[in-house]
Amino acid sequence: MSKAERTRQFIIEKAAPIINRKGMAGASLSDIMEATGLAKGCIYGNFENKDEICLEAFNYLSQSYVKSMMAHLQPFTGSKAKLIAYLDYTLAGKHRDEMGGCPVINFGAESDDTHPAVRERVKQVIRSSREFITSLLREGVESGDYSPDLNCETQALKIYTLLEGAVIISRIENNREQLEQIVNLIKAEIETF
Amino acid sequence: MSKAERTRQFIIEKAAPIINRKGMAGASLSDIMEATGLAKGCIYGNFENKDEICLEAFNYLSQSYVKSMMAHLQPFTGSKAKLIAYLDYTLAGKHRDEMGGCPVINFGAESDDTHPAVRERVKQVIRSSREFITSLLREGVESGDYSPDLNCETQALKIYTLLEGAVIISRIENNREQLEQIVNLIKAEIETF
DNA sequence: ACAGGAACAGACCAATTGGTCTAAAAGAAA
DNA sequence: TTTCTTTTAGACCAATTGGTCTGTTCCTGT
Repeated sequence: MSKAERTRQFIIEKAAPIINRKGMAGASLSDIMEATGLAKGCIYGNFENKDEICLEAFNYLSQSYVKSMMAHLQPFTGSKAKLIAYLDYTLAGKHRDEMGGCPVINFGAESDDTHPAVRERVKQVIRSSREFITSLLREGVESGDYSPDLNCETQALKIYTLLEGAVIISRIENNREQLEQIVNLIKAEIETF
Repeated sequence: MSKAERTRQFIIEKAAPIINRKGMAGASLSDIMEATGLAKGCIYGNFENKDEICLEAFNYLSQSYVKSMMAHLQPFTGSKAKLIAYLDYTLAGKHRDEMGGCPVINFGAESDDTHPAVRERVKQVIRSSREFITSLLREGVESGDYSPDLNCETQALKIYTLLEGAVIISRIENNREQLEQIVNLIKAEIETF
């Protein structure tokens, strides 16, 4: 890893939570300079423009989320246990709290009319999240945990939708209760699969 | 309605869709001047500052949404028919499309860390939406449409969460299909109530 | 019709924005 | 250690930002 690569990564990691919190338009270069302690010339030596930093910030946030989620899921065996662990990790929201909220929601809501490249990446992240849940359900069907009639894609969409919806509501209400209730509902529903 | 009041309202109505699309930080005063055709002095003669315009824009968006929703629901009789009509109106998303997306999501995602007054209003709108669905369910229980055991608050939260979640996903994916699927799931679930 | 007040236009302002450029500093290769 | 390239600092830039202020225009009540 060259010096430049390390600096680039450093900037992304420092900038990401700020951009996630303040938004792409709301976070200024001064904010990023302050957070990194670097001068403007250095930042522009490593990025084309602010938009590129925003895009990379979203990539970093989503990738690091997946990484920490996978690390959390790793000890659990069996697709059903993994799915429950997935729900519990979402409920705990440690990564989210550290990073200033769910990046899919924050970047998704802002990018849809203004930043097509970011929007495209958000889309991909939603897709792969849904696919991951789908694959967990499918495994569960194979292993006999769930009925063979289970419509895995549809139920995965439902679970993901409930989680995203509950995450926004809980964040705006500044109250974990709603997310807790929804996670409990999902858990109960899984038992009927 | 005085001249000033009319102008104030005019500014709000023209600015709201822009702020909803570009975000509070992303929409500039020049944008608002262009959309209204008014000069800066006029705008600042009617508002304290940009933040006030943003707050009023959210109020306008949410109130006009409620109004058009109620107008749509009016012809239907019976709480169950009204609930289905509520879902269908959400699915159609006419108001949302005209205004540049769901204001609860757009303003909610942006305000949570930066605009406490807006956030508070978004919170209230979420509350009253949930309460409205709850009351429809409760009416349905009274009239015998649903089982007396139905947990109206919880199911209302679930329905609202699914709708908000599906609205974001469909908007980012730029595809009505996900929202359609979710609305169908909700409709099917109502039948089991 | 007119007087007085409300509403508006737009010049003006300081501060900040994203972005460039050059010279100095730091790293890497020899 | 010296050379040469890469990386960084920060002065600089034009454009734009949110916001103020004054003079003009437009209403409205008499």
